[in-house]
Amino acid sequence: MSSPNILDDLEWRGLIAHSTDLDALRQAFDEGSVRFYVGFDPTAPSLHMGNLVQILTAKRLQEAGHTPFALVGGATGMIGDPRDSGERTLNSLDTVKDWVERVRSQIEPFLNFAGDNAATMVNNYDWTASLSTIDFLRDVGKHFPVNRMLARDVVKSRLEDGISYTEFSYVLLQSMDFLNLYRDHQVTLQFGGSDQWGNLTGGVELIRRAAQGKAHAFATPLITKTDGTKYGKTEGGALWLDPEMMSPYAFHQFWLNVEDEKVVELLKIFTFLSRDEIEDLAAQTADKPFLRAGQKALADHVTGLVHGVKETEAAKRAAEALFGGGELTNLPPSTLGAALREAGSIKVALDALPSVVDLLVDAGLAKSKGDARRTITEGGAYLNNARVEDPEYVPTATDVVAGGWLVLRRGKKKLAGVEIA
RNA sequence: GGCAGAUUGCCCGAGCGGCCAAUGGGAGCGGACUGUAAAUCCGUCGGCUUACGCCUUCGAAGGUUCGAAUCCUUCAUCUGCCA
Repeated sequence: MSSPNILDDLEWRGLIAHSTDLDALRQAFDEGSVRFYVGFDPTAPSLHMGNLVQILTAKRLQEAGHTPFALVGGATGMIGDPRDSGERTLNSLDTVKDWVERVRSQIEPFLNFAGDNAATMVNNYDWTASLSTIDFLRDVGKHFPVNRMLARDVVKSRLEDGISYTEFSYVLLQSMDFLNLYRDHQVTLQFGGSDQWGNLTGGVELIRRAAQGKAHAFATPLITKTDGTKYGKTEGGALWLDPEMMSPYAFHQFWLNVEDEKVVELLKIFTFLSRDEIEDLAAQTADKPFLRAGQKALADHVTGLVHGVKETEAAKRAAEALFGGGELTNLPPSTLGAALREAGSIKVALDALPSVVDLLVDAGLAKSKGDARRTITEGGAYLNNARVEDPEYVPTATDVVAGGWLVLRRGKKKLAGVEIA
């Protein structure tokens, strides 16, 4: 039985921004289970949306019968990949080790570690830490012409402001990873984000030069908003996968609020919905955009993948309760309470209720009293869906709804509950 | 090592002794319009304070002055020219 080539699916989903010889890769996929790897550097305590693209792509490949090696960069995380914004601050070994474990546990649920094409977790610290400088320079360094390294875009852009030898050398480490996995585990494919393209081809080159081998690489596109800026860089940071760093509700809300122009592209990249299903959603989005069928499917599916069905249902119910239209106060108290707990809430005693200004600050809806006061003055603060006019207003028992709640809102989307303890 | 220039708020970028919390743009935030979309328009945009006002900020530390982001000294970092 000749199943359709996974490469066609990846291409249709727009997951291949750059690649080495695609025909050769297609042929390799047809011939059997390809061993591939994708790396994650521990540069933060949690992975984020960008990393999710790689994780899901790995999952797609595994489901198509290929064999994943997920690499956590215990070594490369100590060095730091050069980026345009400037030299990185080095993290301590303890920090990197801690982050390696967190990253590892975030990746594991997505892959299958049993069966014929079981996944393997590897850490490049294992083969890098004990490597001597002499061996490194002789065995790896010799294959890297500096003139070629200097020609890379990231390096070029950094030459003006300066780049340390440490970061300049990063590509050698990542290339060496590929070579090692090629030699020890017959890994012949690496993929990564498009910002990794230079590092990916570095590995392919190294395998060719040092082992006379043939390997493949492709890069997934950078996910940006319609205006070209990065997602998640705005409202308070990246889109973290760790529920402690970003609640499932907030995560779900993010996807629900995606622009119409982006929803199909994101459905392709971040969900396992079939081509037919996505085309159907695309048609609905074009036809009746106000129903936001695409956004809803996207939010539910991605949140489900990352946080599981239970959390997704809770986030979804909260969203429906809080934004479903109609009076909040008409909601059953238990529904409202649950929704507000999802959205974020604080507890205050009835006789200790402070002014609305303080409540906004305490609930995290305003970053300072001045900010809260400004928001109220601008008409952007609401208590139980009614605009607050007086910054000094102190809520009383008559404001308490749903058996013990105050509903605070800033702007259209930011909500928080105050539970009367 | 010598000479010249730079270093401003989240980012870019004016200011060059008082009218500077500091022009302008971007981002952010709020409002209007919508669909918890985009675009557009309007407002806002260091902290504390009901307010008068107070406090912190213009690379760092000192100094001159009634008064400094603006002048002087030293230090740090970067850029260019000369060794």
